Order: sequence, then C-alpha cells, then structure tokens
Amino acid sequence: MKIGEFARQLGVSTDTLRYYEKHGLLTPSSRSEVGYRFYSDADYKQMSFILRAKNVGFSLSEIKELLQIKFHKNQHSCHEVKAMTLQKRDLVAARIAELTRFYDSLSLLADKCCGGEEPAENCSILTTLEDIDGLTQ
Amino acid sequence: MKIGEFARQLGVSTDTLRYYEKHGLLTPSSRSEVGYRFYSDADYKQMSFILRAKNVGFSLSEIKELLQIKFHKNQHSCHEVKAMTLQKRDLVAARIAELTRFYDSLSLLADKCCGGEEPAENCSILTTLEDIDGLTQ
DNA sequence: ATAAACCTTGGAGTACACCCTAAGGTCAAG
DNA sequence: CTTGACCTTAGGGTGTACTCCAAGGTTTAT
Ligand SMILES: [Zn+2]
Ligand SMILES: [Zn+2]
Ligand SMILES: [Zn+2]
Ligand SMILES: [Zn+2]
Repeated sequence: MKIGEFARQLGVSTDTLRYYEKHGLLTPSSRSEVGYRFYSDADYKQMSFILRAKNVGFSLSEIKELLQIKFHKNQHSCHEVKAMTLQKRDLVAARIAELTRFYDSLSLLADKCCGGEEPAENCSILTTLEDIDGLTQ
Repeated sequence: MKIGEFARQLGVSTDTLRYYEKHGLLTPSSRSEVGYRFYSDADYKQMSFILRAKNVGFSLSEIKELLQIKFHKNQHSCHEVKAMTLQKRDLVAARIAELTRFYDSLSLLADKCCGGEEPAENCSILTTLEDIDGLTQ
C-alpha cells in the first residue's frame, strides 16, 4: 500500500507518517524501485499500536521506548513496562492536580464577578488579581 | 530598582523580565542615562498581577489581554472579563477531562500487568496495546 | 500527449515560555 | 587601576508534534 492510502485508512496525514519514519517510530517495510514507500499489514499493526499508545497518553518518545521493548521482549521485564506505565500515570496525575488548582481558582474568580455590562472599574476579578491574593495556597 | 534586584524580589530571572518587556507585558517605568532598566513600585504591582494571573492558569497572551482591560477599565465590561475567565476555565476543564481519560487508561493497563522480573513476552500492557483495544470506546 | 493525482526530498515554520551566549559597556570597592 | 558584579543588545536554542512548501519525478486516465 502506498503512503496516501495507508494514511487514509489510519486517519493520519502523510506528513505524519514521514515524520514518524524520520523519528524511528515506523519504517515502511519496503520501497518501490523509484522510492515510493510501501506499507504492509505488519506496518498497519505497528501504526495501530502507536496510535493506541498515543491515545492513552504516551508521548512519541515514550512510544519509541515501548516499541524497543516490544521488539526485544525477551530482553525486558514486565516490571520495566509496568514502571513506565505507572510513572506516566503519576506524571499525568500531577498535571491534573495542577490544572485542578487552576480550575478552582478560576471558578472562585468567576463567582465573584457580576458579569454585567457595566464598565470593569470595580471588577472583582481584576481587583483580586491586583491585591494580595485570596487565591493561592 | 535595577533589574537584578527586582528579579530577585519577585523570584524570576532577568531574562524573564526582558522577555516580558519584549512581549508587552511589563515595561519598566524608566531607564538610567546609560540605558539600565529601573523598576518602580507600580512595576512591582503589575508584575505581581502578572504572576498571580499565571498562577491561576492564564497564558501570557491572555494576561496581556487582561492588562489591556485593566489599563482601560472604563472601556471594558465585567461581562468581558468574566467571559474570559469562564472560557479559560472551560478549556482547563476539557484538558482535565482528557488527562483523566489518560489516567484511567494507564491505570487499567498497569492493573493488568504482573510487574514481575520475568521477560515481557506476554506482558498484558504490550498485548493490550497490540490487540484490538479494550481501552478506547 | 497531457493533465490530474500521486510520490520524493530537504528544509522552514508553528506555539509557548523562556534560557543561554557573545561581545561589550558601567559601577563600586579595594 | 583593576577586579568583579552588574547591566545592555541581538540573536540562537529548547521541546513537542507536527504542518507546509518548493521543486521535481511517477503513475494513471483520458
Ligand atoms: Zn461587575
Ligand atoms: Zn467583574
Ligand atoms: Zn507479567
Ligand atoms: Zn506486564
């Protein structure tokens, strides 16, 4: 399958596929005589793996690591894979915590503001940000 | 106050202050004869505003908007300010929802894996990512 | 024969929020 | 008068995951 059809079937752009190839995530299994990329069923499976891993939150470099493990399964342990997964989960959790603080602060701010059409002279959002904060910690 | 002392008091780098100046967030109120930046009390207050806004999750360009409103309070309404705040909050909420999906998927994956020291031949994290997913919708 | 649709490469651009460097000028202390 | 700490500018680099472009070669249909 040439790159265009392959991209269409997977719902990604051809640029993305060339990008992934350049970054060692998916090298098409063959090329035509004039250099056209040809993708096989195995390539389809690998790309699906990549997309699923992306869907659960792994970054491309993490996915590359996972692929290395997948290619040399006997040289890596379950422990290693689970550790990566848990570490990623913890990172995600930390980011969620930070964003939740943002969310709470923004809610507090919004609640204080009347939201009317009058000039923002005494807008409590602005004054709260100006004054000593009743926001942080 | 010169830039170094000002930066120290606010817990930011001098590079950050020059960056903010270049991007229209905070222009020091004066310069010495040879061009040294001098920051005033008003500058301190504005920088505090910026840092507080950052702390609740606003991006620098959003903060720039907020500053524009703050400078011309009578030309803007409470409604406008509240709308910005709510819109930002919704964006944050959407991002939290996405990360929560990641978190849940990663937890599911991790739970299935034994985490032992044996080779990853049959690691359920890898097989789950390989096979038709029990993850996504 | 020619146009449309495909493919190739290399390289530049995007957003965000800085950080770092070089090359040089300024200022206070000893 | 020199040392060290400070300041200036312009410009490049970081990471992430692409996206877009130019300039050209190939394939397929009419
Ligand atoms: Zn109001
Ligand atoms: Zn208001
Ligand atoms: Zn296991
Ligand atoms: Zn496992």
